[in-house]
Amino acid sequence: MPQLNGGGGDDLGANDELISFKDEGEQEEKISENSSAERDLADVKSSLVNESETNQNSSSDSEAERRPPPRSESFRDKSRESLEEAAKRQDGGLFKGPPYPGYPFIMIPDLTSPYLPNGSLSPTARTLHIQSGSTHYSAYKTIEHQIAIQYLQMKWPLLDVQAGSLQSRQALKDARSPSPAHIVSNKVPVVQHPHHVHPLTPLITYSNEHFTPGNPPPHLPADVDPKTGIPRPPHPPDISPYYPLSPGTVGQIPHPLGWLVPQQGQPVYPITTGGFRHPYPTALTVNASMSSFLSSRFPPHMVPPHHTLHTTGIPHPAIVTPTVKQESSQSDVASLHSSKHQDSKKEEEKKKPHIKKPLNAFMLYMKEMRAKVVAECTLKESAAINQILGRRWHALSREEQAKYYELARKERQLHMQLYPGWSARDNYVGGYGKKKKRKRDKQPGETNEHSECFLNPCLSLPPITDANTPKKCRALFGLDRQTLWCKPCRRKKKCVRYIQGEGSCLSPPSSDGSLLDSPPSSPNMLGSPTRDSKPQTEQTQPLSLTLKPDSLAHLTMMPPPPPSLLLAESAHSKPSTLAVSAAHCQNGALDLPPSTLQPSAAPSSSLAQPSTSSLHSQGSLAGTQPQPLSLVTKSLE
DNA sequence: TTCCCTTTGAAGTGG
DNA sequence: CCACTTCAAAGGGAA
Repeated sequence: MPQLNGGGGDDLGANDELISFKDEGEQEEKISENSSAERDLADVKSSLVNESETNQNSSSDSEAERRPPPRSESFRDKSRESLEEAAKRQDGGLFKGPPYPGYPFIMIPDLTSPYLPNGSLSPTARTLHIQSGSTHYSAYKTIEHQIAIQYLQMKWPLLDVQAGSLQSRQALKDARSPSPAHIVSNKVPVVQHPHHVHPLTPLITYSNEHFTPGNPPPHLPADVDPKTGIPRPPHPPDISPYYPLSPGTVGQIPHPLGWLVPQQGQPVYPITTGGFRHPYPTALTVNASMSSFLSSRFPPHMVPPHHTLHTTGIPHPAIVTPTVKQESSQSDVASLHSSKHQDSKKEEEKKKPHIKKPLNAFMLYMKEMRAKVVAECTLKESAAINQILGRRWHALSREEQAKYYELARKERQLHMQLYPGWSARDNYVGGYGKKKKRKRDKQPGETNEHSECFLNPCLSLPPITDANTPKKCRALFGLDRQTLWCKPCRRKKKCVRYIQGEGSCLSPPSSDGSLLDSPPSSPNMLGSPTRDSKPQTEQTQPLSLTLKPDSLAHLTMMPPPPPSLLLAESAHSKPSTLAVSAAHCQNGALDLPPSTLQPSAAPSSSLAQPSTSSLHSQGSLAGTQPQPLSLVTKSLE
């Protein structure tokens, strides 16, 4: 079984990341900046890698088995320093201010709402976080915590880890697990409630969409702060989302990425007790934190009996019963009974839980940002949302993306360790006859990845267009113009137009002027708006920039879009799907790359401006300069 | 009920 | 090695 290669931990995804960044870099206009940025990124990564490797190396089996004593200060400090540096680089010094008092672990800048739905973080929510954070943080004690801090800091520069760590040490001395209920079987005091949201979840976006500040989910009743009456998050920020707990804390900790957070009262990834073909590697030689994490996240069937994940109610997200999202609609047990007449193969298949692929960087990003986009626009259709997200993704700075790449890398790493024998092939039905999903009829050129046929304020990102990637009718005309679609498209079949003309779809659009054959210069275009102005400052807190409140400020500072971006189509405005949605989009500038936003400006504006007011302002703003922003076009050569 | 759509990225498959 | 395919999430919509 794939073993954790001690030093190879970092190579998980390293390549792809590099490649990815390289690709991004190709879009950059300034090579020097690229190299610089890449260097920075490399530094960040290397520091992470070092951290990771160090963790793995340093955490011997023995150490992992017994609750690992706090790592040596030297290492911790050293690592932290590097991480801090990296964090500084990432945040551009935006959050150099003193940490929030009383909230040692997480600093939630006022403008960080990107992590919250609607981009707003109510004072209440903030309070909640802080309280929860401090409360739980007191329990922070083990090496995992240190690692967590380091990692979190790296991942989320917004987190004031440093201050937190310092305070945490103090806190550790005088504070322990807040309540017996929070204490888990292990030596490590784990403060968490199975149904609570990880305090970090608001920051770690994945669950943000389900986290409603000020409005604690109904399903989170139990753990309430006696003083405030505010429900406590399930588990302390101290626990690294990635390297959570000790072996005894099985299933107690919500996934850092929101994995384990029961969202909307329902576990995202229901688990099953079905057998998993890969027994839990009890002797898995992973670093302490990782081993802890493993046990904490491991599904019941993969951990010792007494560790019942169900007791906690927190399943591992990656494990899904056939019931969920699988063809099989029955639980493992049920499936066993029902499938008696089926061949052993199928039985076996059903028997084992479906372990999902780890999310890649973009998926993580999507999870985080989807709610926001949905909130910003009235769009509900995921396809449209995803298009927006795709653009936003491209508009992200490398630093921003790096965070997600790193998260994804960690995800893969964890996934690999959790499911040593798992392979993407397990879920892959393409080549082996098992047809789970119909093979997509997509043709090579059909992947209109960066298609830009929409004029959507929400899509006001620089076009990542590819003239050579024609779009299907759906993409070209949008849902509201289905009459223009070819029949197959209307039936959600293969686009005839596209097939016939190999991009023939282009013609119709052009007729209405919506078509933009953009110069493949997209890379430049992409880079220019976002990165031209200021590679560094702009990217400081991109996520926060997309907040509605900031949109105005953001817009005002937005440099004029490159001519190429300017669209002719706006005039015609044949609303495509997205375009239509754009109409509903409250904030046309939402998708603007954070590039131009001044770090200092963001926080104040975001806080000061009620989200509601933003609507009007946005509307007026839209009148002022919405078009260029919203337009993604291709210039006809 | 199931699949499609749509995005990017990771990983598997097959030539 | 390269091209292609599948699958991750998401949820509305269509078949």
